[in-house]
Amino acid sequence: MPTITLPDGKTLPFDAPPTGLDVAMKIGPRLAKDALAVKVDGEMRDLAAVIDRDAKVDIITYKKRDGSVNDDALLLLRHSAAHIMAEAIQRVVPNAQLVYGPPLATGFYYDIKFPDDRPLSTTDFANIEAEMKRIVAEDRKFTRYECSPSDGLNKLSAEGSKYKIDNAQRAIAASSPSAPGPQTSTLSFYATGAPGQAWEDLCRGPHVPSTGRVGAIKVMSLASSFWHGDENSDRLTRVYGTAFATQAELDEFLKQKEEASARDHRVIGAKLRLFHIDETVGQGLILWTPAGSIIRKELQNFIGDELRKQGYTEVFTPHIGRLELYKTSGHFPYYKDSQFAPIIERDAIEQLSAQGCSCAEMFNRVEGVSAKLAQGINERTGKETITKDRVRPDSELIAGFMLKPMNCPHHAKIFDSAPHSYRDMPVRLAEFGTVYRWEQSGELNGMTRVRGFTQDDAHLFCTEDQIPAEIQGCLSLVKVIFNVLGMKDYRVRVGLRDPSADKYTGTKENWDKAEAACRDAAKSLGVPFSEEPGEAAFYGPKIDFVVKDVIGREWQLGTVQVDYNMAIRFDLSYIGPDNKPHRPVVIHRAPFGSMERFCGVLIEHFAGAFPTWLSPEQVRVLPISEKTNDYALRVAEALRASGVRVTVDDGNDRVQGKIKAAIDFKIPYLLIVGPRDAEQGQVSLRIRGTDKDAGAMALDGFVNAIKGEIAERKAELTVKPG
RNA sequence: GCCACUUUAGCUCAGCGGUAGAGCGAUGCUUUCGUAAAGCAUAGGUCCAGGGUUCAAAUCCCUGAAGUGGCUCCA
Repeated sequence: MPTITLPDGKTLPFDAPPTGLDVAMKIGPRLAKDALAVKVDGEMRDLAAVIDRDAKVDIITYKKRDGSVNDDALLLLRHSAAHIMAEAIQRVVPNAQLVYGPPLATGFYYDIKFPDDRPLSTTDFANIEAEMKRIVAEDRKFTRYECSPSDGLNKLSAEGSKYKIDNAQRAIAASSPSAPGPQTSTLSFYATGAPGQAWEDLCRGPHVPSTGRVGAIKVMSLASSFWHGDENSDRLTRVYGTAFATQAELDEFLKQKEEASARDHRVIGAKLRLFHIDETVGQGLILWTPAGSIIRKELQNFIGDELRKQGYTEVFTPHIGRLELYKTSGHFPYYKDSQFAPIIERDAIEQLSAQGCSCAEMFNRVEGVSAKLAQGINERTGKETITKDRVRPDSELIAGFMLKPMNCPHHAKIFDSAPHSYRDMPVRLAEFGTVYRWEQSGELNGMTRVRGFTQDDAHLFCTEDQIPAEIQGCLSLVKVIFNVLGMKDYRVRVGLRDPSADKYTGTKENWDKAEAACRDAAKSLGVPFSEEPGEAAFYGPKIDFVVKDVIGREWQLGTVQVDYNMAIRFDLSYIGPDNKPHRPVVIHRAPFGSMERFCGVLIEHFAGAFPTWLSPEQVRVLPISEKTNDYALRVAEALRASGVRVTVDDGNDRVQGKIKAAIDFKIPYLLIVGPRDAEQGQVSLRIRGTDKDAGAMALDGFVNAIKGEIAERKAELTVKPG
């Protein structure tokens, strides 16, 4: 008879195989009442499941002993909530077909195929929620029953449920003798109530004991999804919801969500007038307003200072380049879907249209690659990188330009414009280079996903021996930047080759060396990092910095990539000590990623309350009344003379009103000046984040203190009286 | 690109077939004030664009644009 071992090592003997509930009962009635499920040898099972062997058993309750919510229990509860929602939806829309409904960290969803003439709309939410409440109030038991694969499939076929049949077939295939993992010879269904009489769903489980255990449940939003994530497959409606054991937790979750959205860079950006996106200018194109431009310029100065320390040289290149350039680099036409359309010379278009050239033909002649170029590339790489139908005689090709999707081709040409000796390697070319990419319209998001953006880009042309040191240099730069800005919630991802794919260029030896260099460099950072095979660029391994924002989304910012391919494509060389030409290796790196995305993430990081050195308005002087306006202007003049960004609020509001306005604008320092201050040549200080007068200090003292804080780019507000 | 929703004053939003509204902001006047909103007044609108239904459309219908949440994508 089974012996049950509890987490504390205690054992319980049973005369007959017990259910999870029996085990809980034996420990105590209170636990039995709270129990939601059991973990049998680490595997989640229903509370009603029979344990027919010796096992380690852990009773799962909603709250752990320390009072915190058990994540396993929350997922379980949400999975059950998904069933409740699905039943409610099928009651509201009878012909809705269920597909797949898993729990998530923030809730759950159910993918559902609605009849074409009856899509779900947000106006249905109230009805669905009313149904869900009813199901919860009825406190019906989740009842599991199993049947053989053939019976199960017959049953699903009878119901005409195409998607569930697919799920069942996948479950059967996954448990076939040849498949890995535990074998199951049956299909399981869960009824909310008595099988055959109540609503039911094909489901592996487990579930909470009854619907009443799901205390608070809410339909959140609608989205579309594709069956199996394949965009050519059926289009489904994904209904999102969330659930908690209590209404109070749900309310707290909704409140947090609201607070996070108040921190959204689009909201703060509009309120503080940091940037503007104008429909007439175009989607995904950022207009930097004066205030936002100050932040960007300060960041650029900051990184510029660091680059000078590291021996970079700055370059400037134009926003477009000839198609020929991008055919050489390989950007065009292979990535044309993520680029703006080529800019064709007017003469060429007119000439072609006069000849009656069709659009298709025109595209062909724009995208084609000259026979000469194709031959050259094949010769060097030994690989066929250009398909035959692209290769056309020069006379048929149409010349044109393209908005640059990357800065590297221009930088390669700068490197190539002068001879290089091994003595002047590495050559480090840096540029705040603006690039343009055609992002799908549904992907655009404020400043974080745009169609035109400025990378803090640089390309390091180095010898192979120099790679490790150069990668180290890049990483220390990223680290300096993140430290100064106090960004601590980030992770490092080392993207390596997928060992089974052969899409990569370069030799195995070079890849091994480059990957080792990336790995060693990442180790030296002292930050947790993950190695992700298959995440490398096709030309080399990379190190990415992924920062988490307040809403929990992750953004890839900085990146360092090792590239063996570009020097070959552009036939770059330097003269080595042996007086022979050698191939340089190129390191691409952008520690901010893009100024747009970085500023967007920074706005959320600081919730608009920037450190003084970044604040568009660093100080505002608030005269108590008109009587001290003149003194206020003199104070501002003294600050301005020291390079401090300062304004005077000389309106006829009371000082309370002026303070309110300044706090809303998140200005670091407020100087309140009245007759008392004017007489003694002092200012009364109010510091952002504190809710009272910080006291008075001499004007000179304030000027010197804030000058120091700005020059050192301090993350905190450090100026105080005394 | 796909699905759902949204678009009304500078901002946040109400109005949902019958004369275009509020709060904040802006401007002006009064007040001359010591640490999170003084009082009064004034200005401000192609109700996203185009078409349709109707005696009458911000409101109902169609098409398009832009935004939001997801899906797919991101060299």
